[in-house]
Amino acid sequence: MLMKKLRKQTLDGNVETLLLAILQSGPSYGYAIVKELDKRAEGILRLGEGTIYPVLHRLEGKKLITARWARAENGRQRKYYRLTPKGRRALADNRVQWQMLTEVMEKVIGPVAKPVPLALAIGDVL
Amino acid sequence: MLMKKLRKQTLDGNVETLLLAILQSGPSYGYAIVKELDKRAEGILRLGEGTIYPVLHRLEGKKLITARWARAENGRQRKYYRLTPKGRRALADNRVQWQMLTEVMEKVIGPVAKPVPLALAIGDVL
DNA sequence: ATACTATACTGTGCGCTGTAAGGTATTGTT
DNA sequence: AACAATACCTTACAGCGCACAGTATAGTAT
Repeated sequence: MLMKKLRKQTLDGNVETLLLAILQSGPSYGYAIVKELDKRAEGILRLGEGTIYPVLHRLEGKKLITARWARAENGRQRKYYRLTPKGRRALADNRVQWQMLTEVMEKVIGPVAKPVPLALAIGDVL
Repeated sequence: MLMKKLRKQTLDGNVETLLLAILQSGPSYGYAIVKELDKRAEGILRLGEGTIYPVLHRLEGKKLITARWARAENGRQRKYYRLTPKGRRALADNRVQWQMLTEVMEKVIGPVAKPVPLALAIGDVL
C-alpha cells in the first residue's frame, strides 16, 4: 500500500495553514491579518496578535513568506508579508494534510453535524 | 453575541478525542487501542505506543477514564480503561470543539475536497 | 492641550502535546 | 532455543499556541 501519512505538524499547526491561506489572497500585514481572521471566523475563533506575529516570523524563517517594510497611505509603517512559491506549495500540502486529518477524525469519532440546509432542501425536493 | 470560543486545546489535542471516542464503544486496553486506531485510520495515521500510553495516563489523571488491571483469557495482564461520566461529557465537548475547528478552517482555507460527487452532479443538473 | 482609542509591531516565557527512543516481561510459534 | 507478537512503561525533547507586557504613532474627543 504505502500510503501517505499525516505529519505530526498537522495534528496541530493549523494556524500556519490559516495564515498561509489568508496570504493567498494577496500580501498583507500582521494587524490586518488578525482583523481578517476575526471576520472570517465570525466570532468562533479569536487569535490575538501575540499568537500571530510569532507564527509570521516562523513562516518567514521557513522561507514560506517574505517580509517587506512599506509606508502606507496613512503614513504608518507596515510590514507586508507575501507568499513565496515554496509557501504556495506548503499551503497546498497543508490542505491535503488537513483533509487527511478530517478523514481520520470522521472515521474514528464520526461525521460532524454540518449546517447544509441546501443539500437537505434538494434532497427533500428530489 | 457572546459566542462560544474554541479552546486552545482543540487546536491540537485531537489524540485525546480519538482515544475517548474509541473507549466510547466500551472498555479497552492500550495495545488494542493502537491496533484499533490503526484499523480505523486505514494507514493514514499511525500512532505508536509511545504516543498513546502517555495520553492514557493523562486522561486518567484528568479523571476522564479509569484503569483496572485484569487477567485476560490468554493469561495476559491487561490494563483496561473505561470512560467515566466526566470523560463522556469531555468527549461530547470535544466533538463540538472539533466541529467548530472544521467550520473555521473551511471558512478560511475553503471546503475540503470531499468524495461527494453527488453534490456536484446535482449542481450540474440544476 | 490632554486623554483616549485604534493602529501596528515586537519579545519573553510558560505549559501542554506529540512522539521518538529505549526498556521490561510474557506468551506462542518455529 | 530463538524469534515474533503481545502488552506495558518511562524519559526526554521539540514545537506550538498564547498570555502578557512593552513600544510607538495617528486620529478623535474632551
